Amino acid sequence: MDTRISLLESAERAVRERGYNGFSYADLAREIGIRKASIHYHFPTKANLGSAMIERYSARFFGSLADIAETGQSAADQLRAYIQVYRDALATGTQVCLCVSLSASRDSLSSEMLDRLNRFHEDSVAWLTQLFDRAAQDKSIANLAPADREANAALALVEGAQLLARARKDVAPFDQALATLTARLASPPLH
Amino acid sequence: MDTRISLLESAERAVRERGYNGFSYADLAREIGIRKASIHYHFPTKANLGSAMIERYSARFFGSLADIAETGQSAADQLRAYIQVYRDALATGTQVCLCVSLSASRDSLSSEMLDRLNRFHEDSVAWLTQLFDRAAQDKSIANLAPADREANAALALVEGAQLLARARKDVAPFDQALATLTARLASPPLH
DNA sequence: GTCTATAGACTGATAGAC
DNA sequence: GTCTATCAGTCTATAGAC
Repeated sequence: MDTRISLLESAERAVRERGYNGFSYADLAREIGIRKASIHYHFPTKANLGSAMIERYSARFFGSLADIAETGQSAADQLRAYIQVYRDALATGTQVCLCVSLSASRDSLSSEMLDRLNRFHEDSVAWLTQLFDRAAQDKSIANLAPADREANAALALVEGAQLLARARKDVAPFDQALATLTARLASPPLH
Repeated sequence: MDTRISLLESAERAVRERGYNGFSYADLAREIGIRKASIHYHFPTKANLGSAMIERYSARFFGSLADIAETGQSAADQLRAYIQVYRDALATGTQVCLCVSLSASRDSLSSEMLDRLNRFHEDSVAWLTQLFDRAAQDKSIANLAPADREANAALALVEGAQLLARARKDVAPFDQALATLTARLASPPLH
């Protein structure tokens, strides 16, 4: 297989489970079956690896959001899909969104990683603001505040809910924390 | 001064700024001006220090909440005070609530620290549930969902908002994320 | 691309003098 | 209670053979 990809996958899981300071080149080497010195061929420094990791994660994440937007569903259905992305990312309560994890260990990040992290949050708020603008038109979400406020609140809510679920190692706290928001969404799809 | 207290204060700030894996005995020793070996006299292991740190933090935190409850203010005013506790904890965007930080590095904690962390979240939800029960009676908060849902959502919101503020090193994202909740609170006090 | 070997710094922790 | 000295282990990173 592609060693570079394996390294990125392994590192991402580690960060999402244990934080940026919670994994080492030795861990990665053990997991994918090469020597730790070999990792430096692919990523000279840990900061290089970290940057590539956020870049890859962001591309995947915002690709999913683009797919959701392209469906042309109601704002309520799109928000449901957005919440599901965060719920899926929890796995069984063992992992959080990469950027939730990195936010907590901010002071250990390189400036390039920080830039990418900030862009992730900016792009998230922008995507959500568009969603809530749409909601103001299609009326599929109840009790609407201004779109930018709703966007910031929704982002904080899903990230905070992931944190609670992570602490318990269980998805239930995530669902409980999101219940007030999902209750405002019109006409849920059949399951 | 009391070395033990100095150590706890120094360690707490470090964890809230850089995460549990982001500080060492060497850091503490440098900061309070003793040798790192001396720290082991007060706290034999890092897990001992960690446990004492959460215990001390929780006592202080829930002491503040008890003070808020005793004022007999409306639910809205009490929630405003609760939010202010989290906002103050941010300092200038450099620190998060100890338990926000610890949740992110869950896998590095001793079982005793995990127990204390879980109790912190349980007690928080319990306190907030009582607050929203009161709100159902005094009608000081608009658009009320069931109290336990509101409690879980409010906790996730303040913790997630801290995370966003921490990433930016700025309190503004915190205020933005909380705006939808504070907008539901009746009759704000004069400033 | 991957390896062995190694550097230099740091980790939490211990023994024993004062 | 705090110190010096030291331990065994870890960390990221580099040099150079294959």
